[in-house]
Amino acid sequence: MILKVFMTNLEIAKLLRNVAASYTIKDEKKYRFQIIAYQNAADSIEHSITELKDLQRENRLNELAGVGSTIKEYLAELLKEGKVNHFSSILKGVPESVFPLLDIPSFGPKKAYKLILAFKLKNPETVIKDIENLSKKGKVANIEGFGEKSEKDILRAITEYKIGKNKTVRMVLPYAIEQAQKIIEYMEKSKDVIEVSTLGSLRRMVSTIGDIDIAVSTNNPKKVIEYFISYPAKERIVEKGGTTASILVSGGKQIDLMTQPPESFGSLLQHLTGSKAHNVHLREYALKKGFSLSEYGIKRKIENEKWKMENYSEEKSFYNAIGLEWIPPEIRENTGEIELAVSHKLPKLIELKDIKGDLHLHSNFPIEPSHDLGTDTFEAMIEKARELGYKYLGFSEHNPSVSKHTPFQIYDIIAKRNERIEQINLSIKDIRIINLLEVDILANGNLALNDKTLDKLDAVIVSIHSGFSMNKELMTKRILAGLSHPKAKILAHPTGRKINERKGYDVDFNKIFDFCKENNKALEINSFPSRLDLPDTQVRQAVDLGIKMIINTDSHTAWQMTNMRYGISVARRGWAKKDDILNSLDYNELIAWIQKK
DNA sequence: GCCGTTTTCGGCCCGACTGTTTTCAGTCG
Repeated sequence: MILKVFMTNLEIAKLLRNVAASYTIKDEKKYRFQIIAYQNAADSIEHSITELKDLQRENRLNELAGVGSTIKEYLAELLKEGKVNHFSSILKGVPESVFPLLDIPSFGPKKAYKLILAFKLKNPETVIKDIENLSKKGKVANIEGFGEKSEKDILRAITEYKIGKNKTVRMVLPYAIEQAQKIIEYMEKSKDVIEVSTLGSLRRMVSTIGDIDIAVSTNNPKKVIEYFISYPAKERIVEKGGTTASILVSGGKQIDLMTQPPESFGSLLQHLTGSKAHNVHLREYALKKGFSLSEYGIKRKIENEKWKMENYSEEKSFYNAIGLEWIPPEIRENTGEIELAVSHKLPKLIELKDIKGDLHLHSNFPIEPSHDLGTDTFEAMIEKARELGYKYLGFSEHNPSVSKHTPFQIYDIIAKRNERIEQINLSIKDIRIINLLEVDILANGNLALNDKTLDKLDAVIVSIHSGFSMNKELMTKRILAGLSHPKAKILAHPTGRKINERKGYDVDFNKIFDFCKENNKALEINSFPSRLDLPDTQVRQAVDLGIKMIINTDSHTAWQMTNMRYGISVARRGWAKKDDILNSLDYNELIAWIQKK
């Protein structure tokens, strides 16, 4: 039997990029649109949260946005046969040694091919090393189209690539926000800076960030750029022009700065916030209406093939000028928002101020838990809740360790905790405490506590904390079994992913969604920076299916309760409205939901 | 190769910056 090794999404995306690169090398003009199509397909597959082989098996390849029928057929062939004849014929004639170079920033197909050809480099295994050596010997500078400077740039690019400086470990959102805040505060100290904003994926609040993009409103871009490139944490200047500049800061992260005068600041924000797909779609739509969009403003087609430019200081008036309502940055991903903005039917997304409580909190109550205990008292967390303007809280420490206690001991601990919570509810009026617990779903699908103990609680949050590698069918059964307990109302961090650490467990979410919908169960949007789970794309599915969600912080200390805003951004990216989110309800409404069978 | 609010055919976003050039090619977002 032949063991079939399936390609991962990243490998497939790389293959498609190689196809695009081959087209570029062979005849960029002739294949211009094929190149775009293959690059779009590669992007789409890279961003897919499901492995292609799973999509294929489940007959869901059509869910890949931006991949058309032709490439989809090739992908099906690839997954079935392990190769695609059409791809092979495109790749034929382009030396394999070109492709490794494309992973190095500043190397594109043309440059790589030129060097390969000039030095007759055939070996893809050694090509990077070969070019490095040739650059060191000064041979590259002699090639037509290259010079001493570009030779130096090549050497540096290879060096940085080799030490993994630009290895794309993306920043988790809160880390990126922290970095951005520092540079924003620095920029605001310049008297030439009128206004500063984030741009790009950071402004869209994507859960992981590559580069930090910053917009500055100024009448003196030259001075602002000089000021920017003297940022104390700067390691080196990547580029510097009349209106934009880029620097690398410690940790190898790149910060890009774009400037416009205040009268065009809205245009700048608009031009550089959307995802590539959003931008392309919007600009194409506008073009058909006779508008050309850029960071300078809107060019309007007037008579005799002439254009008239209008600036926009506000982003809202920019959108309005082409007949759209303003689109919140979080949903500028080209997933239907442009069409709805045209018809002025965008949903009103949930906001931080809509949140009235947080139901996933770990205090330091000595519950002798199976997992980590919180570090702050009930009182400290209540005080924090007051600060945040909340009306209720749910304490939900992990259940007492099952292996270290008898069921009777566990009952006893819970009884003591109940007393404390009852006392608190008697002593304070402004905030109501809901008596919850985060209970493990054991490998067999049972909850970690018996019914007698569970009866002492208002409800429980259930979650997986062991046996992550279970197969899909078993894991799905396990979760549904746990959720089916009448006291189980919320599934915490439903996919179990940890950003940059581990993928989620293998679960059939269609079944989870159906079950929640039919049985009045809620899915958590966990705001913890490394979780952000449910992920935004699945929030969108849940919203479309009418499943209720709750945004919790999973705080283990009081200050972490401010992480709520990250959960909000995930919910907004998933198009969640106030009535999709349970902790926007008043206390009585929420209790009614909890008690509803 | 993709795609549909004037289209199933005929279009396809917009600009910055660098280095090697004297007007542009290549890369990037």
